[in-house]
Amino acid sequence: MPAVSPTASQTASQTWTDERIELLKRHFEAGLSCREIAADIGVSRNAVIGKLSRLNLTRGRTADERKVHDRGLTPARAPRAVPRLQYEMLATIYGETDAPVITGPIDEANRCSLLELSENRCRWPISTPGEDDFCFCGNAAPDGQSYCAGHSRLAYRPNSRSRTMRG
DNA sequence: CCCTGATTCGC
DNA sequence: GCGAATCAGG
Repeated sequence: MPAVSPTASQTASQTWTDERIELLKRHFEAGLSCREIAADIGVSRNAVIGKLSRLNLTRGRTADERKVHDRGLTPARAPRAVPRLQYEMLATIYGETDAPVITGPIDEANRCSLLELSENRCRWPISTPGEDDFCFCGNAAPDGQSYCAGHSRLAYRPNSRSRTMRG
């Protein structure tokens, strides 16, 4: 059909669209960390924080009294590999060399209510408990896992710090 | 040591 | 305006 996007002002190149921002605010208000939000949406952590600051949604410490005025630091800075995104994590754990891209960000089309949850459904909470929009991820979760591949990485510590595994 | 939050600068 | 880089704190 030739009839496509009547309001096609911008293509899919738009990073922060209304849906994206809504998700951002939703997760932010839900109490999720910037890293969680970033991985869920599919952007970097800084991008989320930057957008939040732009929207003035920074919680807690806002433009209080920062002393980071001087930015003339030393050039001896090793190029640390920025935070690993969901895609990288999944690719790493699954070792998928043929398919570097899993399925993009976490699917929200499978979200379901608590009653719809099954043994093999992701139980990642969406929105805030009590809200009429409250639901769960509902994606396919591996055996014994309470979350899908993407959320599982978020639910559990991204790093094996094994703090409790001592002794 | 690592991670998270917020600010500032460059594009 | 968005994103990376940087700094500060826990």
